[in-house]
Amino acid sequence: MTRKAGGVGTATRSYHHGYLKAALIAAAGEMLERDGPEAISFRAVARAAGVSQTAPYNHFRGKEDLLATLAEAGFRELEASQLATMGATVPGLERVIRLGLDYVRFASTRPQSYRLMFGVGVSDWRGHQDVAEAKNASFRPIKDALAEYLSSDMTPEAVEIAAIAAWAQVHGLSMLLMDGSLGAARRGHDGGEALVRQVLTQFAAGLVPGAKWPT
Amino acid sequence: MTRKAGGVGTATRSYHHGYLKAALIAAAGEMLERDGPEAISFRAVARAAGVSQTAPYNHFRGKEDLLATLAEAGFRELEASQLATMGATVPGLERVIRLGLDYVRFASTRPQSYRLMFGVGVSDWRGHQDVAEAKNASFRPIKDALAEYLSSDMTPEAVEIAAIAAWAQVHGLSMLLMDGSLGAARRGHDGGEALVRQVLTQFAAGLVPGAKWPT
DNA sequence: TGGTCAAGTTAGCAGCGTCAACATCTGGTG
DNA sequence: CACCAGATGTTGACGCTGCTAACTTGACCA
Repeated sequence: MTRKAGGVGTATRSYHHGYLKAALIAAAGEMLERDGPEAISFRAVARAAGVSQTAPYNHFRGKEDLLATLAEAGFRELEASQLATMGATVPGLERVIRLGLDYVRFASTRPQSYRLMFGVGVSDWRGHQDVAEAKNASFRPIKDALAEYLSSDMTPEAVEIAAIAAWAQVHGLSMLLMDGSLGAARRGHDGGEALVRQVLTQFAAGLVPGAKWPT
Repeated sequence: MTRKAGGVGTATRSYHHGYLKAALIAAAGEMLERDGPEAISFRAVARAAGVSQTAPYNHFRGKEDLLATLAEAGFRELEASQLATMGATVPGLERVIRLGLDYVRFASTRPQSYRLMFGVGVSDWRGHQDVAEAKNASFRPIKDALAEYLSSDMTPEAVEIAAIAAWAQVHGLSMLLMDGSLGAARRGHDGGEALVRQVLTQFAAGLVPGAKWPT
C-alpha cells in the first residue's frame, strides 16, 4: 500500500507524489480558512502542494469538484459536532438550545468553511449529490431533537415546519454574525454567545405556544 | 445639463457616451439577475454597454465598486418594499408578519440580487459605508414595527434581541429557500408562501411568551 | 481662440481555469 | 524477468479575467 519506504512524511519526492489528493485537500482547506472561498485558486492549490498546475485534474474534475469536497467535509464536521452535542445532552428543550448554540459556534469558529458550505463560491450544491446528502445529515440532529421534544403535541407536518424554522433561525443568525450585519459589538468577548442564547430562548418560547413553557 | 440634443434614448453615440455610468449599472443589473453575482465580469459589462474594457474605470474604482453599487441599490429596493408594506398595514403583530412575508418574497423574487447583497461575490460590505448604511436602512422597518409592538412589555435591549431574531429568521429562511436546502418541493406553487407564514406565525408565538398571544 | 480636464482609447501585465499532447513511473501478466 | 497498460505526473497553449499606464478625443470655459 505504502509506495515509498519511510512513511508518509518522508516520501521522497519523485515523479509520482503518492498522496496528492490528500495533500491538495489539506492545502485547499488551509487556503479556505485563511483567505475565504473566493480566494481559492486551483493553480495556487497545486503550487502549495508542490506540483504542476494541471496535476490536480487527475484527482478532481475541476475546481468546483475540489470545493465540493471541502464543503462536504465541512458538513461532515458540523454533523459530528452536532452529534457530539446530542451525546452530551438528554432529550428536552435544553438539548435543542444546546444544538443551536453548537451550530452557531461552528459557524463562528469556521466562518470561511461555513460560507463555502452555503453557496459562496459555488451558487448551490444541487449538482453535487454527496454535498447535498452531507448537508441533510448535518441537519438531522436538530430535526430529531425537535421531533422528540414536540412529537407528542404536534403533527409530523408541524414538527417539520418547526425544524425548518429552527434551521433558518440558527443559519440566519450565523450569517448575520459573520458578515458584520450586526456590528462587531454584537460578537463581543464571548463571540456573541449571550446573544445567541437569548435568540434561541425566544425561539423556544414559540414552540408549542402556551404549553410546556415554564411560567 | 443634458449634453446631447434629442434626449436620453437618442444620444448620438460619439466618442463620449454621456450616460455611461447608468448604462453600466443597468447592464450589470441584468447580468446579475440572469447569471448571478459570480458571473459578472467587468469586461463583459463594458462590452454590453458598447464601450472599451477600461472605460468603466472612469466611473467605478473597480469591479467591487460596481458590485457595491448594485448591492446598495438592492438594499434600497428592499427598504422601499418594506416601507410600502409598513404603509399598507396598521401597527400590531400582523404587520410584523406581513413585513416578514414581504422580506422573503423580495429574496425569492430577486434571488441573485439578494445573494450579492449578503456576501456572495464580495465577502462583506464592511469597507463600503454606503452599502452598510443601506443595509441598516432596509432592516429598520422590521425593527420599528417590532419595537412598536413590544416596547410596552419589554426593555429596549429585549426588543433589540427580538429584532435581530426576526431578521435572522427571515434571512435564514430566504437563504435556505434559495439554495435548495429545503428541496424544491418546499417552494411549491406558492413560492413557499404558506411555509413562510407558518414559520413566521411560530416566531410570533415566541414574542412575549404567555402575553398577547390569542389562546 | 485656446487650454484644461473629464472621459474615452489601445497596449500590455500577471493570474485564472481548462484542454491537449507528451513523459514517467508502477503493478500485473506472459 | 521483460514488457505493456494505465495511472499520474509534465509542459505548452488558449481565451478569459481585473487592472495599470500612456495616449487621444472632445466639451466647456476664460
